[in-house]
Amino acid sequence: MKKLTLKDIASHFGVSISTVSKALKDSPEISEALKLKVQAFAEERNYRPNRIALNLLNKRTKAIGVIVPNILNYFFTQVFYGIEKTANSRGYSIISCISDESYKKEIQTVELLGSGIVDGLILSLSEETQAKDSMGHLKNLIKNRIPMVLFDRVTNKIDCDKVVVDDFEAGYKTTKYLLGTGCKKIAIVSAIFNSSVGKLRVKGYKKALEEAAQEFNDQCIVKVGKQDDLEVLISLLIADKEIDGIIALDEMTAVDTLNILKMKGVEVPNQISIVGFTNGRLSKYVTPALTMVSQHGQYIGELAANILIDRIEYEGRMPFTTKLVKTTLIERESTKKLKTGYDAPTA
Amino acid sequence: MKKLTLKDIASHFGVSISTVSKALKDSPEISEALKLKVQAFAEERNYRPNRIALNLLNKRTKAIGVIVPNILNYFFTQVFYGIEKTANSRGYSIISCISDESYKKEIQTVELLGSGIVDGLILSLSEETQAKDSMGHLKNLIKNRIPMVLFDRVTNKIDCDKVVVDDFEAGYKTTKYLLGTGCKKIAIVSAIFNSSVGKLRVKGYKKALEEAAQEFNDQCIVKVGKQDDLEVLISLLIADKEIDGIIALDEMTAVDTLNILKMKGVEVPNQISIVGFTNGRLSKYVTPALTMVSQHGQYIGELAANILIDRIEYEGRMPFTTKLVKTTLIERESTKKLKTGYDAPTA
DNA sequence: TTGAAAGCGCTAACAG
DNA sequence: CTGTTAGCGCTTTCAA
Repeated sequence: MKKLTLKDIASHFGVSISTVSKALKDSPEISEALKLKVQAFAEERNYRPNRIALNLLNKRTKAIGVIVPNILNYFFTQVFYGIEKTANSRGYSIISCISDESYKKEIQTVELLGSGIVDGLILSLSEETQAKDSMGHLKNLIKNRIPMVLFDRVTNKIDCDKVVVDDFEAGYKTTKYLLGTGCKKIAIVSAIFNSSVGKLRVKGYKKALEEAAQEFNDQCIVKVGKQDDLEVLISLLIADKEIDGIIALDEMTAVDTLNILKMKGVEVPNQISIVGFTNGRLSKYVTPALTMVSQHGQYIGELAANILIDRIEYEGRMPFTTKLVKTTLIERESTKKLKTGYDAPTA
Repeated sequence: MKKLTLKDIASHFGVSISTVSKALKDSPEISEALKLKVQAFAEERNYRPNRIALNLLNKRTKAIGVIVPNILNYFFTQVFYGIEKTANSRGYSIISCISDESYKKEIQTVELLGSGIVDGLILSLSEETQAKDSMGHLKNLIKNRIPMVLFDRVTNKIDCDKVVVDDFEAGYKTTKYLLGTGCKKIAIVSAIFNSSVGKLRVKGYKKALEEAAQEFNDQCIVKVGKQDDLEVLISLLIADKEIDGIIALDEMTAVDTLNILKMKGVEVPNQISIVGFTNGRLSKYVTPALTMVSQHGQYIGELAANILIDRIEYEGRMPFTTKLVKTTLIERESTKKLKTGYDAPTA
């Protein structure tokens, strides 16, 4: 039984296709008798209007495209979940693609989604795209008037709505917090040094040091490449016995760092404190449980989806907005207690 | 600048639509001069053929729909990743939906995806759907000849391709393994007792007990509902001092059980051993690291995608297959060493 | 109360 | 070499 069309139903009853269309819509133009027959038949044969045809007709698809660099990263999984949830509740479906942190794949994907199959697009730049800093593919999208929301990893080369984590403030706040617990020399371990996000956090860190009249030391920024052995890098880092605080810019790195320190007999948090970014599923369960910075991934997804759909549905030219989502520090056992005289971070 | 169509280009050059179409395809029918002009213009104005129109014309979308019950579950994230990867490499994009373990949402989603926007469908049943055991929505899909692959949580009410974990064997193997390490009384803690998957694992467990001439005891199957307090249930369970092995049917439950036991001063694995299902990101990092059953999520995703696309592209009626994917036991520190005389499980 | 025709954007067969 | 036509499945005037 091939997929049923209006044509099939029409010829089955010997009426015209527009009559069937109206009958199925319960139009008052059509006689009750015919309507009943047609509807019953459609029901029985499980007729569904072809959405592609409707999309072509209406010039909208009620779908939004989502491109994330890496779905195995829990932050992106959370954002994705948030997007799916709110899009769905507003009647939109999601076409999802993974750029795999690759510039080339991001371009392909953007081209694909830009060719009419979605009404709008939510994306976070791949690492490679940010490193290359070339945004031609997104410019094309803008040219073609396809609404777009950038989140987390954004660029100022593109003028569109954005939802970003306040990473500068997060870096600042986290550093101040560690200082407040008595840390004297704080290092950063980053596996995302190329991304806008990583850079902002380091900036915030520097500002906090400055305010504390501490000198910034380049040795304290550990850049972890894909090929690098974290253990070696950490060994090198803690050869400097003054290091007593580490900020890890993603959850995996935080957990790995913790384990390496434990293996080396370093006491956490007594000798070295650790704070990690992205409050995922791991950090709560390791021992000691890690103090983490939560970026509220699901909320970011919801926000991005709402902004996008608003823009899709409200044709008027509202100015582009950039929403700054504050992070929250979740204190657990990998950091010491705050000394008095420091303002606790607020949610 | 609105989205450019062939019509726009045609009227710009005062030629016909089909001429432009051919020119853009570099057809030998068209003069070099015109081709060059048209192509240059299209390039400059960033012309992209409307995919929706092509979809309507070709009656295929080169997209496949994926419905997972819960993307925050790492197993499904992995499967999803596998699907996306191989679909993409074969030129397909993914439309993804989350059923959120809800029967109603699953129906909606299936209806949506069944209305022509995808060439085929990959899905895993929601918990509620399995509990209700009503598959009308899938039957409709089959009626409409939409290719479908069911994975992990499947039903025998529907005749289609399937990819399932060999959960019976996994339950059997895991139980035998625990027995082999010297456990005498093994319990199961399940938060998925309604699902086909959970039931099969319990079946395998029973068979292993039988072979070891052990009596099955209903008290040893702990069913954890959404509202239940795991701590209470575990307390009740280990009130039976003979319990010395626990199989947890998902990763969260495994980790939680471990923590509860630790809190209660129970030594793992000396007093009680734990094996968990789904080798995700947590189990490796808790202390002691958990011995887990890996279901090879990414591989399952790849397999499902390949089967589906084969079926989409190869119209011939090949018989439906059910692929059984074996699990692998990953031994870590939450179980004791195997005694000799037991055949170690193989990958 | 029903039907014919146009059109969404595109391709392909067929004419000129 | 270029244009006309028909059609993918549907909705929506407008005409009968």
